[in-house]
Amino acid sequence: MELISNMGKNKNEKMVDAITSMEEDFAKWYTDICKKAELVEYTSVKGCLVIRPYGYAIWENIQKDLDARFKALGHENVCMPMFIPESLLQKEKDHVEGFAPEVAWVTHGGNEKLEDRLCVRPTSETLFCEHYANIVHSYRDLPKLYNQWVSVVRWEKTTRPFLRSREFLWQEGHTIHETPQEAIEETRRMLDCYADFCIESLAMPVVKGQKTESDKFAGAESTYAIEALMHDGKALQAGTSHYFGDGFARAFGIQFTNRENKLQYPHQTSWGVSTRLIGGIIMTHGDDNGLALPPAVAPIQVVIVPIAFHKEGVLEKANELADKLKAAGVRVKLDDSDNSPGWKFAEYEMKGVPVRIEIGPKDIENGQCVAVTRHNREKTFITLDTGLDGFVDAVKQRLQAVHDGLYQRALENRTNRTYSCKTLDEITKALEENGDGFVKAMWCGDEACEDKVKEVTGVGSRCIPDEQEQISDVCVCCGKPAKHMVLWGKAY
RNA sequence: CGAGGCGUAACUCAGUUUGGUAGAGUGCUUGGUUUGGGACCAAGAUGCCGCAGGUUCAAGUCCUGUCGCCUCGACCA
Repeated sequence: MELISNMGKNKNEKMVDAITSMEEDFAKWYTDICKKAELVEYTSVKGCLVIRPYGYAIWENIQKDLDARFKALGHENVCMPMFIPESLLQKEKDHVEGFAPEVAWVTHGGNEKLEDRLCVRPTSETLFCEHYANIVHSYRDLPKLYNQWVSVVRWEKTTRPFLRSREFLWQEGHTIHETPQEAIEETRRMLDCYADFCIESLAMPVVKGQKTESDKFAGAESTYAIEALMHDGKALQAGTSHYFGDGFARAFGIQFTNRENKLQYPHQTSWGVSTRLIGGIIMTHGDDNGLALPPAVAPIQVVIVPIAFHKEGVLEKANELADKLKAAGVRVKLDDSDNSPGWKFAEYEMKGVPVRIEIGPKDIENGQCVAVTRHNREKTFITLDTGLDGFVDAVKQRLQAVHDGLYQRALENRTNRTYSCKTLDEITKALEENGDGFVKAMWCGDEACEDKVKEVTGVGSRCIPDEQEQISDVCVCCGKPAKHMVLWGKAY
């Protein structure tokens, strides 16, 4: 690849002015991107946003990709109702305690007050359990590997686009198994599925691990999560997978006749990711020019900008290139609006389009076009003299380069912002000197120490990573023998 | 939910101190000239001054309430 030039960051003031810079105000930078890249629009209900076509297209691509992965693992899609009667929600004690503070209630049907008020689902364990109690009778009915793509409602006090909204889109998988081993395997399998998806499709590095007791899902025996580090050094839980043991089955009276002709409680799991992933993409890959989308989920993978297109068959050539890419399965847009080229460059950078192709009279004369990759704004030529199949290959190569570049940059950020610490003072110092990030430190397993670490240093436990390191032999807090290395961080 | 800040055109904001005809830039529409990093000229359109009460001859401006947004805490996918 021949390198032409690398645009300087401050070459054009207007462009820099378009959004608040990350350094100046990260939170504002984030909401600027959500609005200016036309991902969302606010409505009159707090925490309930319009996901606009460009934002929704990202979600559709996430959905399509994940859904295929789920189905390859044998899952089936279903759809549960959106209402849960209060009596049903209350069957599992921990579960209701965990969710009660943030559920929305339907109290009236028309003008009549409801005897048993209805909760708008904050998650659907109870509905799946009620259903499983009806349809599971024999070990021959197991396992059931169900998933649903729906929205849920949680009445959050503080809301932010994608990261925390009162209604959000997600998928929730709910499976039910004959044995604990099978259910535990399922829990881990889905965590791996999420991690693979984040890395392969979102170019987002994640840490797999287990949540501590205090951070478990309400009603779960154990909770696993993938944790990602955002550009500002804060942690984002990108997905979770729970093992329920037979706790829900006992609470909801789900029993089956096992192979020994005895009644037995089945073992369950649930797992989910949400539109929060879009927030993760923004804060992992975005920069001061706007959004930067991983090619796998970008609604537009390649934008073609014709230059001086009223001249000499420029538009014809641009159309030819677009058709060729389209035929090769690339999501491509040709922008022949009469905005200036500079305007288009800035616009599609704001929208995070991975690759831009420029084609003008000069290029046609030289039998080439210009390609620019979003993550580094590198300009290179692609020759058109050797046929358009070569052009398609060269574009695909650049899409791959964007994916790899985004992943490497995110990984570097995480590496630079991960600190190994042996004492509370070391944690405080590391955060002060280098900014927020992940802290690796040993823990004795005592909840009091977990609380104290957060109180003293500000970072909470994110997870107990699968990949353990022996930072020291003793707990970072109390000095007693350590049980685990914990990943700590400030959470979104 | 606690503390602080802000709501005026599609966007960014001035005007609020000291009540007296609703403003600017950008964007938008139309026509023309342009086009390799947010083009230029001309002519237009756009306002329940967040919402609801109150004080006043008169409220964007003063008072009360309420809703929304942002920041920092507590809680959370």
